[in-house]
Amino acid sequence: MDDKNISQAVVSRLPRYYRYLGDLKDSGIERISSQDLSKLMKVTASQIRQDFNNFGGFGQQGYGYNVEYLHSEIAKILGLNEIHNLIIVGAGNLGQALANYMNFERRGFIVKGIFDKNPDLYGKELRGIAVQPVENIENFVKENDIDIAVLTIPKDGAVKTAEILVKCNIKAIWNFAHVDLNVPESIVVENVHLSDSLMKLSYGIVNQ
Amino acid sequence: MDDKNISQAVVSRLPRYYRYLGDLKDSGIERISSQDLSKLMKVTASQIRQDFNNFGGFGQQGYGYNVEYLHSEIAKILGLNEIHNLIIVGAGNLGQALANYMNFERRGFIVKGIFDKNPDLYGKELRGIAVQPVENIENFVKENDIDIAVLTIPKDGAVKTAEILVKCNIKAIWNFAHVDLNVPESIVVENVHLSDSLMKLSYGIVNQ
DNA sequence: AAAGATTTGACAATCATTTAACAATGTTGT
DNA sequence: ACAACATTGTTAAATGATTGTCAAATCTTT
Repeated sequence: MDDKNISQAVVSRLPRYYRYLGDLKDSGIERISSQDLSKLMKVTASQIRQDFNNFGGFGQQGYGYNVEYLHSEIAKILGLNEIHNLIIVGAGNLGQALANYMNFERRGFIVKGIFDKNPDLYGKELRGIAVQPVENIENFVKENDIDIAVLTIPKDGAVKTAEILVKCNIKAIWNFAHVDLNVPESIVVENVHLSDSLMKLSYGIVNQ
Repeated sequence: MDDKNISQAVVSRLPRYYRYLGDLKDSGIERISSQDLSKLMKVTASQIRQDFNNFGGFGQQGYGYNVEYLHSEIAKILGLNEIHNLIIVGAGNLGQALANYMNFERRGFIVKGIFDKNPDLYGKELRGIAVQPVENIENFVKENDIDIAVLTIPKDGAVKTAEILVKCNIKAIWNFAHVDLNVPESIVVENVHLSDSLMKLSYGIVNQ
């Protein structure tokens, strides 16, 4: 894409803008100023304008931003206009929950394969997709144009699986294991450390 | 607790320190210097020392940090030495997955109740706990010393449930719904917006 | 068509976080 | 017990992020 050095702070805010703009669009609102959006989202208007300007000017002086246009531009920035094929590695509780988490497919994230090391699960169908042995991952990824691997397995397995995924040129890993994966920089890793999140919550309780 | 103005950036790093120190402890390592830890964790030694010093000095010049002591001190800071009772609101895929996510209980987060609005689920047991109607939440929270509510329901329900939880003086909400909850500042809210996380991943793919 | 109101984009100023540097302090080996 | 070494805690400098300000552009009203 176009951008040079967009900070992680800015990128982290984009999905939230996207969500609010989607809601505004759904309620039939055509335009919004940074000031009105700032009241709604409880951030400064300055930050909103600054953020959007990282990607070029989407607004118009005296008018504000066109909700639908801005929404679709952010979608493009986030790559939501493209289809991404993914596999889920780990058909346990969390893997199953994510497989059934339908919204992903509506947004272009297509579950193509599900893998587990437990033979009892082989053949079991989740959303019409049969669970396969983890040994199949390498070939499957190579042959099915898979961009993303979702890791919902314990940490030892996650580290080993990540090594295999690197070999088959996966583009990104969505990592739910409680471990930091050590992969080349060219591979995108997004961690969802649920226990870290719960600890932060706990910190908040203890420290008012 | 003791602290004045610990920044959110510092707090976010504590669980990761806790995880690494736990691993070191498990492998029988007694002491570690900020420099060695910095190599392991791929952050600067300076940041490590700075972070720990927010909570008082846990190290010793010429020696480094005692792994077990530091681990337990961070546990205290994070409130992991206390028991927290919680309820899960929403017994769908994600709620069930979290209920079965046993590690929480090992760390003092005890699932006391599970609620859903779907009558088909009433009485169904997850980890020995029967699903109850959401109408019971208010009384249950008041009578069972519940600190934390885990919201794994769609956004409309989450907003309404949050209002009820505020009324019964819940301390914290772990929010998995794709919506920002509007609650008094005194209530801790930790959001896990999975779709936001996936969008960030998508951004990473598209923008190398 | 002109005047006044609105609102962006850009830049400057402020605030926060991270990194570097080093004196002070304790450790280790002899 | 001493000297050489290691490593923290702390302060200062550098970097990064957020907020405030205002000229320029556009819209809206009369």
